Amino acid sequence: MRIGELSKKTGVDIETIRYYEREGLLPPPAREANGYRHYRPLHEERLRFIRHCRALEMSLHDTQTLLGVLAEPKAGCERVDALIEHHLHAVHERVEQLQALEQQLQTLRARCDHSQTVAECGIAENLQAAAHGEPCVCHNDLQNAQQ
Amino acid sequence: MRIGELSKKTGVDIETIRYYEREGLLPPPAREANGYRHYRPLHEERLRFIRHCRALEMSLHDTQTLLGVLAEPKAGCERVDALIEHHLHAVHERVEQLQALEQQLQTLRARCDHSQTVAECGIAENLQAAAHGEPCVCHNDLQNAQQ
DNA sequence: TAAAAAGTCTATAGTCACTACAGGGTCAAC
DNA sequence: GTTGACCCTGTAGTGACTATAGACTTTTTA
Repeated sequence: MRIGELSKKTGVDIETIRYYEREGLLPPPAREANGYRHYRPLHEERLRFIRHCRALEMSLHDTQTLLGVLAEPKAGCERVDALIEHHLHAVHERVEQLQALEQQLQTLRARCDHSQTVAECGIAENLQAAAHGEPCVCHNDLQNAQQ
Repeated sequence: MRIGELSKKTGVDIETIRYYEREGLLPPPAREANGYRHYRPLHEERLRFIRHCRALEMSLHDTQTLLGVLAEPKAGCERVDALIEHHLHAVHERVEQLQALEQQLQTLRARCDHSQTVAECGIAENLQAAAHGEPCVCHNDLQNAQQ
């Protein structure tokens, strides 16, 4: 299987496949006489594994760690658990952070009644007030934390 | 005010302040005879504005757009509204995406009962099954979309 | 007064996970 | 023999910083 076929089969861009090889996530495949990469089913499986981890938004570093742990089936699975747990925790925190941000932006948006100049716009007013260190509707404590 | 003082006052790293100048977000300040940057209150205000936008997770590009629009107080505020609206929409979509991901990771995590080897671990099993194109507890349709 | 420490300067490279070239070689079909 | 599809390496770009290296200036301390 050449790189183009692997790319089509898995939906992974050719450049990305070569990138994973450079980064040490995909083992270097054998080469044909002309220098073309020759992939085996093992490579396809490994590539799918990587993409599955990426779909779960794990980093390539974590993905490589997982690949290393899974290569030792007799070892305990604490590291796998810990990695997933840690990732889940990070995702959860990010969700909460973004929900708060969404709330802030909704509050800010509500300040404009859509028939105004910039000078009268409640959004613009709030953003500029924040720059002066005054309280704003979105977050009145962040900007003055150091003062 | 020198760069160190501005940095302390605003809590923005010195390197970041210089970076904003290079990127055209902060106007180049005057220089002292020795070449040191000399900042005025205008710079501080502008820097706080930038950081406020960043705290709302706007891009520097959007921030610069906002700075440009706010510099014309007589113009209509449609562009301000549209920018905030667009950003809010993106944040909302990302929240939904991450919530789905959190659910998937929780399902995956539940597969391991914490007293096993890697070979017996439900998490490892699922990740490897996904690499084989088999259904997994987290997302059974993503990996085979191209097949 | 000298030396040490703290501050500032420019320029460059690193981060992450790709993505996009440039400039070349290879191969099959027409 | 030439077109077009495929492949190769190497390098540079993305965003928003962050972290050096190496040099200069200012301030503090002995």
